[in-house]
Amino acid sequence: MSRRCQWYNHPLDCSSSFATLQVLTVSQLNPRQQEAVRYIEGPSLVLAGAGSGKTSVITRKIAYLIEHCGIPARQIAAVTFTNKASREMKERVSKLVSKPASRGLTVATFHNLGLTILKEEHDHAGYHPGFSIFDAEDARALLRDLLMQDNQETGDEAGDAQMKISDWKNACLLPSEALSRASDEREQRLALIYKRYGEYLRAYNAVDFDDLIMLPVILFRDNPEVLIKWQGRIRHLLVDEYQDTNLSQYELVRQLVGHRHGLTVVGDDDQSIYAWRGARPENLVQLKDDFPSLKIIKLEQNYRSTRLILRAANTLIANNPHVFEKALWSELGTGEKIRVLRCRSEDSESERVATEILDRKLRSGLKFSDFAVLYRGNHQARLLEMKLQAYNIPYRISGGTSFFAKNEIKDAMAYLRLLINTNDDTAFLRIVNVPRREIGPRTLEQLGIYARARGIGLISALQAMGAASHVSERGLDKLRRFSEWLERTTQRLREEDPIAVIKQLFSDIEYDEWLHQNSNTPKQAQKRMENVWYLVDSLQKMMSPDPEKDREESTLEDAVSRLVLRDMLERQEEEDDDDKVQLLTLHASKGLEFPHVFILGLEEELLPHRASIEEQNIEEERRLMYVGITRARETLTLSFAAQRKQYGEKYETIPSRFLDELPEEDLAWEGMGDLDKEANQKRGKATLSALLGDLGD
DNA sequence: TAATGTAGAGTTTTT
DNA sequence: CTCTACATTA
Repeated sequence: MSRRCQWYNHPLDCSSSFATLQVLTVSQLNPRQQEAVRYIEGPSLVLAGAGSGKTSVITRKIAYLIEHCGIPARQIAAVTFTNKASREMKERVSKLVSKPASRGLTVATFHNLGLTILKEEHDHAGYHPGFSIFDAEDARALLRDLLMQDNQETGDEAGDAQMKISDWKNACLLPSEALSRASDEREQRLALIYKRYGEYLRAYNAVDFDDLIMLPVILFRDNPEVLIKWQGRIRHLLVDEYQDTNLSQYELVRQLVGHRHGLTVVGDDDQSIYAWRGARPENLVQLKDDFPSLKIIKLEQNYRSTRLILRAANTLIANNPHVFEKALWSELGTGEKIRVLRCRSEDSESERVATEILDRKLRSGLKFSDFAVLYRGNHQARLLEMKLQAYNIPYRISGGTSFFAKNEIKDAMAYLRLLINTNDDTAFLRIVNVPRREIGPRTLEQLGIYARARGIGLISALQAMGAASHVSERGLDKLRRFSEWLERTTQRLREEDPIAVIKQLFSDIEYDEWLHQNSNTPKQAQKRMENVWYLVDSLQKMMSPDPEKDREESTLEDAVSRLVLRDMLERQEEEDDDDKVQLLTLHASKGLEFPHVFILGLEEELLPHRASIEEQNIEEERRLMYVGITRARETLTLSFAAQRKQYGEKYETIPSRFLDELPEEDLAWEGMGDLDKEANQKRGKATLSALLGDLGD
């Protein structure tokens, strides 16, 4: 077994070696890591550079707490941001700690933890059991309706409103507080929308994603005795990727920890690339003030990359201001120089990368899956895709339309939500006419007016509505029929096997036929129906107990809400080890590693991106570049195009300033030799004129 | 209801 | 340029 193996993130590389390590939990770590694992006297912050084994520290600390400190697993909670990270963590813990000993351990995402709290304490928050969770699209649809209601104009602002409301919720501001802090007329208007949005959600017995964090925080604030109960339940809290927490998440952490010491957070300020969606890397610094006894431990030994790659990363990131100084070092070899490919056009850039991958694979006996191509924006993948296809190179693109974005899945989920929560009007509106029930917009409009006047849900409204209303006889009849069928199905759900009832539901509505009518090809229709059955299968799996995976029996309610949070158990993991070149955005690459990495488009306005230059937010772009560089284990290749087509027109580009920030002696430039100086001059001029422009204005 | 036309935009993404 | 969303038309 190679010594390096244990640090690799890929469970595939090392799964077999873990089983025997139980007793060795701490001893195989380096001194810094050991210190991080063993320190339990107070709150600690582990500043873990890229590739320094941070997941190992968390998982081994969990094992240490359980086996060495005798803390029951049920009193330990580890929190991550993504389901993927939490799945991986669970897997790795299970290899360190025996099943009975790890029983009751909580490893969850922030949102899942919030959901657990909210489910148990729903009455303190004014919610009923079985509440729905609105995803971003549901929330936007509701906001669009609200905006159109009083504005009688378009709901164009829905996206803006959603972002603003999300900001407010992330800061734990209630509508009234948002209103009193509103600085201009527009914010006031949005704050009023926020208020009504909240009222509607409550009427629907629904929460949105942000509520899953904010509502527990408010609930704990208002009910100290409930907080004490949860503090008693979680005695040690571990937080992964701490630099990605937003204000409300930090608040939740602070509440749960209270005045006690059981807190371990792991993070890297240099890998904070999500500030644009509310993450506050300042939370790392704040921690020192909030917990004066905070112990700070730095992990600087990198087990992933060659020295030259790390030197490039360190040199680049040194251009950012730092509160915590940190320099990665490595015992792995020096490695090859970092190559910089100068290309004539974006077309030749893709061409070059494709041929290069093919050439290197054949020459060095590598696999396609040893290569990854990273870029700033998704559109950059398109050209590359064509080239890869032309050379018959298999590839995998991250971030295609997700399973849950598919229409058939949204429909199916809406049916499920409606079964659990009749007040979920958004779900009702989505499927009331899917498949066709000849219930038109006019009928629904009238029903909506009736319901709104009385402040009740649409289904309640239609049950209460008499013939005297403005709804046509015909429309009312159709609606009634639908609601009665729904009522019957809900009833049966309580008496029979839920999965059987759900299967029956889809055959009742003849969903298969509907899909065939509304798909382009029979093949596609079949595929879509299979997706629905896959969903039902997942539900079934999630509901049935599995002692292997420490999973207890759960209700349909529970399973559906976890599904909305995309917390599907195992999904398409087998496909991952296919031998394919990986194409991903720099953002999506965080947390991953590859032997050979290409980063495309090192040009001003692209990387750093134009919007970031305008907002003067170069530092986050630099961190993005840093994340990209530190993904590489053995070789790193950067490229840029001298000319790029943008919106149909050709533009001369300027090489990225980040190229200047790398150690010159470690770079090997290739291609278009004489354009070298020209490009540099161009960049010099541009920077100069930008400077002059600033002064001039 | 489906099909065609046209205006407008055009980072990063998870839950 | 290319894709999306919405509106107008048959």
